[in-house]
Amino acid sequence: MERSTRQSAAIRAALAAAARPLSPAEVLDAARAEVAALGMATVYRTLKALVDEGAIQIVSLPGEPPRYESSAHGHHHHFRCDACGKVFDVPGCPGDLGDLAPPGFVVDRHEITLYGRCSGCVAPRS
Amino acid sequence: MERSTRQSAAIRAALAAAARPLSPAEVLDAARAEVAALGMATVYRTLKALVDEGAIQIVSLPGEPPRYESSAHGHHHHFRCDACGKVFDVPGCPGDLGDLAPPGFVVDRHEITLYGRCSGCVAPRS
DNA sequence: ATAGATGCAAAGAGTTTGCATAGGT
DNA sequence: ACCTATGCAAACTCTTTGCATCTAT
Repeated sequence: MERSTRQSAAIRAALAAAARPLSPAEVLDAARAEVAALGMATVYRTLKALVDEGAIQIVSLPGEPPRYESSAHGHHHHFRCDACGKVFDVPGCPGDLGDLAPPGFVVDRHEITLYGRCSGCVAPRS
Repeated sequence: MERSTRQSAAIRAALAAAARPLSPAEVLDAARAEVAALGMATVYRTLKALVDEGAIQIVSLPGEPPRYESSAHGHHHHFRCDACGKVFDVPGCPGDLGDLAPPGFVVDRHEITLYGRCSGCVAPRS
């Protein structure tokens, strides 16, 4: 059975509140605001449980630690700034991409990551 | 200076020959066909050097080890089979996705990963 | 009261680094 | 001959697991 503990509530809250995917370390930091004695192991265990039940998703980018985000944020994609390294949520979606796949392949879902420079880094940091 | 050694040649060859991204362990295996005494450290060092010089790219998918592939394969995307876990190259590309990003963001490049079932796993493995 | 969740610390897996040696130039 | 890349093994980092304790039910 699932038990509702302050720890897992804090972790869920941290992810739900974030507007961008969080790394395990960031989740730990954020959740410690509510539960000071929170341990890393609990973060990992809870994240794994949340992934299994589909409440959150893993976002993984080359050369970076995995990040987690709430599935409740809906279908969206990500943008990584090559200058500052931050990862942002991108609202749009080009739609069904099933026809890209080779014949015989069935596409259930897709992930798009854009790379470039975010508004902050594009601007002539005046 | 760059020195041409059998080891790095074997690693480059393994990546160039592969029709799909390889994990470090797979690269090691493949390259050992040519250089039996090849060490893991050399694989990592060479992969890093190749990434730095832009010859290969990292492909990273959630919950899986990083994979590397030759940049020479041209622009394409990836398909991961949820059934067998293999990652395939996908030739097509929907084109420029710059308009997906929020205003002020500059998109240089994009990555698309499709998820579903590959032809082998879709077919009633008759 | 019971059983699952937690926290600490140790164990694992994957990756990186130090240093003596082999091998390319 | 010189000097870089290699190979081995130790060091690191990130993640998972064991176990006694705590706590929600």
